[in-house]
Amino acid sequence: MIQAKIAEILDSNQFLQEFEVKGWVRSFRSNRFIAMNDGSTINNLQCVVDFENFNEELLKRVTVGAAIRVLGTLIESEGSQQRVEIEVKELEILGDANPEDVKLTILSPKRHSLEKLREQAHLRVRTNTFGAVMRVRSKLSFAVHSYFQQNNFHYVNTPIITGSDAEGAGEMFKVTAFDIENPPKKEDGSIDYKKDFFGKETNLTVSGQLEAETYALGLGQVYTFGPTFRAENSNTSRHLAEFWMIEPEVAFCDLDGNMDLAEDFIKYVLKYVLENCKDDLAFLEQRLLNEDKSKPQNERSDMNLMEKLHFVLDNNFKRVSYTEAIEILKNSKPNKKKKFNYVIEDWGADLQSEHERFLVEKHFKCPVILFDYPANIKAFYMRLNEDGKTVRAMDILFPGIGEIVGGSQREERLDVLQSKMKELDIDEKELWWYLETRKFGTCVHSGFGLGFERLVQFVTGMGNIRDVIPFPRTPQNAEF
RNA sequence: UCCUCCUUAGCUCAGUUGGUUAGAGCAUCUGACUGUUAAUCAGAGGGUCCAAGGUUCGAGUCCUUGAGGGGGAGCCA
Repeated sequence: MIQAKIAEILDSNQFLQEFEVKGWVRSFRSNRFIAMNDGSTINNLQCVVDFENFNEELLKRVTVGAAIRVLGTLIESEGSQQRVEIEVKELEILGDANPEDVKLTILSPKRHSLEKLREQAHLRVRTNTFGAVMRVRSKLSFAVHSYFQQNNFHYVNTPIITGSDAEGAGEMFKVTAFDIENPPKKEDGSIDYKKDFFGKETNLTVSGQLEAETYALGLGQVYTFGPTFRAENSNTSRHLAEFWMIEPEVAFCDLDGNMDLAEDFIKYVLKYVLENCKDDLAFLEQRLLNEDKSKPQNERSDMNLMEKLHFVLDNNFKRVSYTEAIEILKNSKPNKKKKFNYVIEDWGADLQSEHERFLVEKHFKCPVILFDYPANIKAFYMRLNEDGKTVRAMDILFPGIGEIVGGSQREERLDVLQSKMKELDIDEKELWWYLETRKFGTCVHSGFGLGFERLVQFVTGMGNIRDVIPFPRTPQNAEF
């Protein structure tokens, strides 16, 4: 007898071998065929029960959602939809699932909307769609580590609780050990953070970048891959309050090297999942095709999921400077016909997502890297170009999900950095440690942040970011 | 936070100009059948029409407010 996962059994040629499998019932047809899934693969194992030889009361408990143990022999299947099946000798109910209760949940065997599945996030992983998405997510995350480890990057865990609030990447969640009903006050009535746990104001991290930079200037090449928190009240299909971000940081690397790295990295992980998640991706592709069928012709996608992934893999990302992009947009049809909500008139305008979408989906029809943005619309740490008005920033824009990467070459010149901080009223005392890296052996260095969930969205074709993370955290929602 | 759409059975949805007892498919239960693939056939049960207030002889339907959700925008990854 071999204890095995369904993924192994479905690939096995050990006919007449006895296997023991544990999993959950997906369906029980004709009082004879149990479709069992154990999460190891999207495919179910067909377990054939000769019902005359089993207790009727036992078979009645083989209901959708129940956990069971099966022991039987591997045989070739007579049915056309599976190569092999298990002829059941022993059947044990490990955990019942009452049908009357199951019908109130998304386990009931029928099509459910993604919104309904979201309301039952603790059960949705038992569906084909979420099983597939979460297996792909797992493989993608392994591929992230694999790429960096193979390329001599060191994995750094930057702090989740941070004392600096100068990163400027959005609203932050406060961290405190105070009784928030009654915090200690100073004489002037303001809250006395000196008495708090850390002796200062602290927040959940919005980016590990500044800390990662210090490590890059020692370990050479580093990356972070961890949770990130933004208290923005953004309610969209591509924002989460808690998400996972990948942030490589490389010493002696300029913006061109940074763009090369980002493109190479993305292509590597895409290639990895294409090779290692074939069944799940095939299912997700089919899912999208079915979804498309119910859409009007003009909203259907012109490429299926695999084609989309291969397209990104096989083509160079289009690298376009901000200045060139503005020219393209100024001369574009929607701009001239004032179809954009924000018409582009002058250099210096911040690009809205309608513009980004035009560049990616209409004009270039491929992933686009925009670089050399106006200094005044970007963060303080980005390196100033010789023209004095642009910085070495780059954003990678993907069809459907917009900005997937935001990065830059960092300002390594102490004096330039200091004057920029003064200009933006950022307290040098808060970031004394960051500035010291520019005093001791400073060097050209670059890095970027990649939103992991947006990557998973792109790979799986899921339209809503809440459906690519197990338990999404969004405004007004921290259930589970 | 803003704009917009939605909320009717467990799920997906229909419900006419405001008019008797609010319907369908699937799911569930009961029975039949049994090499099925969303099995099939017959029958049964299942409703706070999102909430509160209003207009009206009469509201699922019209009006006001609120809640929750979707899509879009802003912010960003």
